[in-house]
Amino acid sequence: MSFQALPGFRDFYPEEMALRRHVEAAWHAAAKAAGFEEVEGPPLESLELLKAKSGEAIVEELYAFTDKGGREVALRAELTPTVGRMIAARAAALRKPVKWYATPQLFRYQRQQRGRLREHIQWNVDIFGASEIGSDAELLAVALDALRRLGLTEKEVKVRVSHRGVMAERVRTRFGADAVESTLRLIDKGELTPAQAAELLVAFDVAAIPELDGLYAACEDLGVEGFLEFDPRIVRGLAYYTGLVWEIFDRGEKLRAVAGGGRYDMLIERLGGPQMPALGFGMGDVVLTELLRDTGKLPPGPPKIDVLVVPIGEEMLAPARQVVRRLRLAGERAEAPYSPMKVGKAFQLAESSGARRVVLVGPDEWRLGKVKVKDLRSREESVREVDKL
RNA sequence: GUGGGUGUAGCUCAGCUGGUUAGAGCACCAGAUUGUGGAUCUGGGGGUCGCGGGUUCAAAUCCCGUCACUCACCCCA
Repeated sequence: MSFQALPGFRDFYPEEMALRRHVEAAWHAAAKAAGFEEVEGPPLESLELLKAKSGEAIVEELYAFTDKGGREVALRAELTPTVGRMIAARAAALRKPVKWYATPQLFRYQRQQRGRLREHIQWNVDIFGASEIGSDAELLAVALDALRRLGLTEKEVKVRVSHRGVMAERVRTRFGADAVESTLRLIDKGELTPAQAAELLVAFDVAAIPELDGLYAACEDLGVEGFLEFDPRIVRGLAYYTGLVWEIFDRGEKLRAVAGGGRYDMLIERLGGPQMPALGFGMGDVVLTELLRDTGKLPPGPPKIDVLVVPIGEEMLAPARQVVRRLRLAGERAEAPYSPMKVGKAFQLAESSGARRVVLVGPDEWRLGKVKVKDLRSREESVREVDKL
């Protein structure tokens, strides 16, 4: 009998885990640099809450079940309902604007395909209680800052931006209120007929939408206007977006969207809170990691240790442990093999561990309270007092 | 849930139209006069050929089923 991870779920071996931490580090750094605070919620939520935000149809795509207490529950497929619930509960007490971020693991019961598994880690960033255009620009700038920290520039990625509210209004005046949802969906999927597209998109540009104009200006202040690309096809699939919407893509458009976000001013009210403007985005680790791979931006594997301590002979195992202890107390990453190791082998191990120094603990030096230290780069070797490592 | 493609060693793959004990590279382990460098050389471990059934004297190879992976649809994070 052999076992493997469930379909669409991942094992993180050291290499993958290091990459994941690399990405997460950029997320945390970008969020904190812009004054966002980290939050987290439960991975399991009531089915009602998830339905309240996304509608009945979402149930088919959730890991949903009845718990032993008879509650209808589901693994979260997005963080927004949870954050909305948290905001709604303390809306009055929170100083606005509220700037929160989180890096939850999300689940969705869907057949997997490239860039889309049944589980992923998503960077979720939200601003509540701000309706000024500066908040839209800052949100976008934070997303791009994380990508910049990962080595992605205007050469690799772009932001396609539009305004769902304006598009909806335009559809309504041309085709009637009943056609809004279905038409926006067609726009999102790029399935409009040429005639429809011409009807909707003619003479439709940045200048026609004041918010877009303002967004461009504010993004210029923040140094990210070069990423922007107006694209009226971007309306986001989710019906709750009300204002500016955007998606980040790789320049070649080989992959799915790296991130997507926008303004959803009605959300908090829908979740039982007060009327409060809101905007946010999500950035998943799966597509982002693929993009880093495709563009050669994967970081080199981080060194495992700083110092390898080599016991020469069985009787040096204990002294080596003591040396390791000293080094660790001094803040160095150090380890020693559990059994004596040939020196040649030890140097090979040191190289592959990324160690910068090797400390040889041999009987001759140890008797004098000393050890031999070799710097792997300079190849310089010296005998030192154990106290002065 | 629907359709296409693919499953051979930890990884990347070879294995012609069926034919003896299934191979390579990388990785891993061990040696190359027992205290010094990612090289080289030698040797080694590791595979029920995804799984189950069928056809055949004979199946990694052909057929069916199943599972997994993958691409697309659906839908979206």
